[in-house]
Amino acid sequence: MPELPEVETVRRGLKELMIGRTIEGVKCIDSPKSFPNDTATVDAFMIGATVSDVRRRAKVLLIELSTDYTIVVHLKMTGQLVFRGEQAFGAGHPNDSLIGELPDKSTRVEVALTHAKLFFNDQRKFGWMKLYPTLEVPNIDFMKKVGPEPLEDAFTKELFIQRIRRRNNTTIKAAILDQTVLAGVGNIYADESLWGAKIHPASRVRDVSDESLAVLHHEIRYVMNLAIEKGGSTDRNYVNAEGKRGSYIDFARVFRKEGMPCPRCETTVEKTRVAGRGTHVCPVCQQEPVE
DNA sequence: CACTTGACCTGTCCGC
DNA sequence: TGCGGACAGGTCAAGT
Repeated sequence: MPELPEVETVRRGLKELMIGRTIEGVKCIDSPKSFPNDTATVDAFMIGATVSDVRRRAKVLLIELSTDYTIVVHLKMTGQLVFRGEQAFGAGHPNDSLIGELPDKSTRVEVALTHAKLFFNDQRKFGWMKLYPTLEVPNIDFMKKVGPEPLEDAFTKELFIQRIRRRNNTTIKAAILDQTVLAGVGNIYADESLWGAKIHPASRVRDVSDESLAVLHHEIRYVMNLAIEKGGSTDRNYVNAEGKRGSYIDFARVFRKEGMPCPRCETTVEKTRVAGRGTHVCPVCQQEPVE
């Protein structure tokens, strides 16, 4: 569900809403899966702590605390972090939020803050949040192996080509979904950027020229920046920190557009399956590889 | 080692 | 209306 632009949107919202607030209590409804820490650790390093920063690496959120502990959150497919407090909503009521009264049946963790609450909701329970010493965060397995941030200046097209060539034998879609090649691309932005670069998702990486990969590098950054500007994509579950929708999906060119005309050539967009994922292509703009 | 597939969960939608 | 099966935006373990 949430890819880099969605997680970044949540990060910006949470940073605005949570910084400086003190954690007063934690209620875990789905322990240990959604929040595996023991009570002693939570009591010692979370209760009474103040939120000092909210950061992001790849699709992971990092809520940094004054105790030098960090709440690490992965939303996976259906996770949501929804803030309710006097700042965002009059008297703490949901108003224009897509989410109704909280907690609800998908609520896994409830964090009480000064005059506010943060709800970790997750319908499918794939997501998790976990407390780590801040210094240990870089040593988490995922953090050690995850690839470069695509929106940073250091992510040059040369670096992208060099890293993606390590996956020369697989399909280009599987390669850009691989978080060790680059961070943050998921199913939506994979399809959108491959359409932008006119590359068929089932093409083998080895059959894609460096010139095409350079275009793809540009498209990945373009699509992700645009999606952040639009507040992410709300297709089913995703909402931002205030429980509101993102609008990138209204600007999507192929994702969830099967049966609609390709915005470039008017050919009907098709849905297939590549790398085990639902995949949207324009059969004319994106020529199917000949095997 | 590189690559693919299934598992983790719950909910929804579609066809019979 | 009920029921079974496929599918849903991510990642990891286990399989080939």
